[in-house]
Amino acid sequence: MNLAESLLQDKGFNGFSYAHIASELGVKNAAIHYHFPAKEDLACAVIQRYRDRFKLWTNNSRVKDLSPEEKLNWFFSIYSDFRADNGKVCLVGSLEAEYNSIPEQLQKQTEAMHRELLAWLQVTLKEGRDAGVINFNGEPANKAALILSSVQGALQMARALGTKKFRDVVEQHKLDLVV
Amino acid sequence: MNLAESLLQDKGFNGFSYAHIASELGVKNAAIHYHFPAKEDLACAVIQRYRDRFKLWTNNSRVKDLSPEEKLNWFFSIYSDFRADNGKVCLVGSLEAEYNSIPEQLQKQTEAMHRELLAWLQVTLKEGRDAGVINFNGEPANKAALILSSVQGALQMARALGTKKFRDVVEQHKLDLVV
DNA sequence: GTCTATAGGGGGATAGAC
DNA sequence: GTCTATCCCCCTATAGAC
Repeated sequence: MNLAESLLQDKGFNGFSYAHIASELGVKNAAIHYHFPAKEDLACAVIQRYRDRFKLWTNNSRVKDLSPEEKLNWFFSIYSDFRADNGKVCLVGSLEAEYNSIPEQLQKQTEAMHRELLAWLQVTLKEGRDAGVINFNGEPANKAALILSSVQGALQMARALGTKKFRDVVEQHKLDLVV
Repeated sequence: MNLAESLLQDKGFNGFSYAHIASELGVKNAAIHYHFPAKEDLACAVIQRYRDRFKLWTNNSRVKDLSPEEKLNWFFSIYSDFRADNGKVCLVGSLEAEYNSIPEQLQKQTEAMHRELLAWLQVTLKEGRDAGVINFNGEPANKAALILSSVQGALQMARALGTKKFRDVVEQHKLDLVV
């Protein structure tokens, strides 16, 4: 599942195969089919694990007790880490780019994951604005969608234009949120 | 090339085949190989055409003579049209999502296209701020990267979460740019 | 320029031995 | 649980007839 997650972020659902994972693990692909009968099952398990992990993190006191600004910095740092790790993109971006050619259950998992990320970001933005430490116009939900879509796109952009472009986007977001 | 462009936006480079185009045109795939020996040649030609088209549009008096705000609206409307057209995403987003598994020449075309889009947006933002009709902090280049990456991500997001989310992001951008 | 035919490879998935 | 072996499909690409 670690390898599958990594390959999803690197090559996308249609870009990796059981053979990639098998050779890396030193087993045969039939062994993987024993645990995950279909490729869809493997990908769905990866997404479900990611969703559980994000829920755990955000409910965890280590993140939950941070200030709104620190929470945002933590959020951005997740994506910076993706970028630093051989130019990976977020699972959401990878899966939605090929949304029209992935299995139905995987589409549903993708949607659920995306909604959960947005919901957390929206609440965090509202919390920060209510506390007077960050600033933006309009609905927290819309600003959350803007920021998440931008980070998602910026990870892809950085593949063609370099890591600096990704950092520039994050810095611009922080500038835009200044009180 | 029209079909190839459409399929690139719909399924990505690895998600479409000569057979898709051939059956749609009522010919055999060998006929396509006559015009575009390799799949890479076809995709590169599509990108080159798109670059030429964008250059033509932005140098054309119909766009060139618009006000900065109208130029931005025109820019956003391109992506709204993609969204309305069966949930297509932009070529940049599609190709960069699978950047690590596309041919080298196609990577280069993608990078060039992305730089040209960014350059135009950057100049337009600067023009608008200098004229006092739009407002943002920091460098025009960084704001341009933020907006383009966001629209790119928002088209993907809309596939899972619906068209309204895309419109919300565009409206939020306009709100963020208010003087 | 398009056709038929086919080479040659990869990928998803299963059967059955161990 | 993992192995070998294999099936079947789709894909890119080419050869040679028309």
